[in-house]
Amino acid sequence: MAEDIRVRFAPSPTGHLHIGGARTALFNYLYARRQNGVFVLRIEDTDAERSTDESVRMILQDLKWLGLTWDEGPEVGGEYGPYFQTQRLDLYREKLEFLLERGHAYACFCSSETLEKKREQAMATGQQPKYDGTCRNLSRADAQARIKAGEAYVVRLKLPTEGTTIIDDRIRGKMVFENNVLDDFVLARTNGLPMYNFAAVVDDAAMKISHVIRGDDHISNTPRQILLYQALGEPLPAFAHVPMILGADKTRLSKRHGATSVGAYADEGYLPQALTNYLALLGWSFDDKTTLFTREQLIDKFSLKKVSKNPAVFDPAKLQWMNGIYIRQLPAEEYVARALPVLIAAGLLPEPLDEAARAWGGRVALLVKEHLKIFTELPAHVSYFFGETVELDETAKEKMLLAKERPDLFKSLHQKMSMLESFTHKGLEEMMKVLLAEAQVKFGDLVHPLRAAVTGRANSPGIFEVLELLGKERTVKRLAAGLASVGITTEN
RNA sequence: GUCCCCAUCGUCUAGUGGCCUAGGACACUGCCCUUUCAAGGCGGUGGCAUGGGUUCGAAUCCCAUUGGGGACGCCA
Repeated sequence: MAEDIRVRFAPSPTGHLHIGGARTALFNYLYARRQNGVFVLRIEDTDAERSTDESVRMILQDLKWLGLTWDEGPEVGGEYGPYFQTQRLDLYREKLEFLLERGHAYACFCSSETLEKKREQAMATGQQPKYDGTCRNLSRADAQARIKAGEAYVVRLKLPTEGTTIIDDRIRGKMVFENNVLDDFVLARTNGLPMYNFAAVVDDAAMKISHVIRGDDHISNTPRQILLYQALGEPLPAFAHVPMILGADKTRLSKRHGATSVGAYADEGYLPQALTNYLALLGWSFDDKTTLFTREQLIDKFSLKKVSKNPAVFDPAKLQWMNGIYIRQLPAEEYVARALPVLIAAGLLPEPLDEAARAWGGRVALLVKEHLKIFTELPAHVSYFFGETVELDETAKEKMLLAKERPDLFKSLHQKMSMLESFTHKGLEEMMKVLLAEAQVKFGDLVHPLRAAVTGRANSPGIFEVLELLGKERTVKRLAAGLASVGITTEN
């Protein structure tokens, strides 16, 4: 590798890991792996009010859940650490001094109230709400004096008033900004803490980030950042702005659109490989055919050139379909390992689990493996396996009615079942075959009412598997109850 | 309001001037398979926002319009 590829994901710990953030992290991760580069995780916690340790914990956990392991960052360290911005304050102070000394930055004493008022006024009158430069031309001496006198101030970057700044984006090509539409933005707050644009640039430079891959909501920050790199005398990284992820109404994805945190999807029983695959396809594609990718394939195929420019609408239905695919691909043991806790949580299986319950629960879960799209729907699929009796739903009641046409057949079925020695798939099937031949009826005529009586619904996995797992006692009891509900009485 | 970005089926997208009477996937839907439901197989509905150019030839290039999104913080 001629060039050292270093990318970073830099979340602010002000909440959980968002779907959009996860996609950005994924693209960075894939790019780093593909290019044999380094994936850095940096926590941008300079907003003292909103940053929380709990958020840091959740974000790290969700990244790990997705398998997006970072090479440098929290917990693993690295030679460019520390990786929390609040632990890098000395660096920002140093750079601030550097800019101040060179006249690239200046102290501003305008109060936030005044600025807020001006901004509102500008917006209202259709003006551009940019800083008006009140303190821009204060002499350094005056400024020093006011600072000494204890006046509160922020530090702003002094931007050129003419000329243009060009972003040469890896995904979008060249974007041109007139410098005069930019304003002297704040580098450091009154309390001395750096602002986003400043800390991000200082760190990206210090951490030798070669490619800044981030959401396109950052495009308008980029010219400011470029000017800042120049003021700092630092080389520019390559920029790649990936399109945003929108909700169904085409506005920025937010809570209004349902679950938007990675953690919520994890809790709902989505598989990390499914979410990863789905997210990869939001704004990126490989060709005109392939939709399913293993992690290795994603790493192998990923390229910034194939990232699209237009925003993508998040489609929960497609994610769900994809999750179903991955569930079906799960090896049986792994599937069972995921299924049992769900059944326990639903109160269907006891905690702790004894060997028998574990084995039986696993077999029950396996029966509906092909039917599941998400693990949270598992309990609903298998609820009739638990408890002694079942209540028939409407569709089941309808099917049950069919039994009235051949009461004798079902009485006979009931009797044979209660006397059946080997209550297994094979034993049951053989017994029924004989019964059907004797009565001269089709299997369908028998199976629908039977299924209804035993499961309480009109559909289920294969009836023999269901009966075998349910066991003779409950099957016979439920069949009798079902028949009784349509007026067919059974002896014994 | 100002600046920036974007524009192919409902959604995700393939497509970089002729291979496109536009391909795939989800969703919807018909049929097959079948003990039901899924799954699977085979079909179907559905799209190049509009108007101008450029060209022998435009989904593909240019311009305008329209539409959508984003940014304009002592948030990130």
